[in-house]
Amino acid sequence: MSIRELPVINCCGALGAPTLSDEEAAAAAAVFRALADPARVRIVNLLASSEEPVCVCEFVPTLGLSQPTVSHHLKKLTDAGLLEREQSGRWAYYTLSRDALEHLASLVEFKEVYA
Amino acid sequence: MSIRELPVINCCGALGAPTLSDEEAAAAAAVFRALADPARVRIVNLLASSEEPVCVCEFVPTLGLSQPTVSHHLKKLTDAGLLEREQSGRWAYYTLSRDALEHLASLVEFKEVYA
DNA sequence: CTCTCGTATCGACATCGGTCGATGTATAGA
DNA sequence: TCTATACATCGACCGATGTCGATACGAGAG
Repeated sequence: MSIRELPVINCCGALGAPTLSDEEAAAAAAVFRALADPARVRIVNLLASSEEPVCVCEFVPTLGLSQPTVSHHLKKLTDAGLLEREQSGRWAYYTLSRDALEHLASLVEFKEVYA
Repeated sequence: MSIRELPVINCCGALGAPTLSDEEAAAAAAVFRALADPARVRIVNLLASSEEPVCVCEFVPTLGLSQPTVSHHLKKLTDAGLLEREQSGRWAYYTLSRDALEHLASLVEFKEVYA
């Protein structure tokens, strides 16, 4: 199950949040796991701060990690559906997946109903 | 740094999101890591679905995990500041930390500014 | 006080995950 | 075609983590 298939819970007061199935819980955990590393949080933050796609060669010096390690993190985020990859010549550019982020926000937001 | 100390980014259009410091990125990653397991996602979901504190003895059969494993997950969530523990006699009850969840939601929501 | 019950902690095990150097791959340029 | 460059993948190392059985702890009951 991809992050985009996770149910958006439109909270309706009395109805409340239905109990997540095992699959839904696993899918949600996978998304959180993708963000469970400081380097990946910084990557997402950098992409959110940039209007344009960001090159891998820009992440390497900024994050202070080796190029293979940066590729590793970018792959994790991409596999989780949070990033999109675009190749241009010798360079690879990454952007945030708007859909995935909106879904993530809606996932967390449902808990607010009980606030 | 605790989740409650993470900056809430009130998005102001042109200002945009400032780049997170290393500490802030690590703190955010710690929160996501706490939710990076299906069992813990289910715990949070069950607590969100319950109006009242939930006993450990109720999680054990529901999650289908051993009692030590359930305690382990509850401790992770509590250490991350997402849960609050309350002892009543021989039983331990857990509730969601409203503050932590609101902060988590605001953390994720800031990315929406660029939507 | 003793015994029982609910939880937390401990110890051990297997697996996962971050990291880097080395290597593979593909593209651009000469 | 040959070389250089940008990136991905591989292999290895090691610390972190999920899991459970055994055990320790603490509170209530008798």
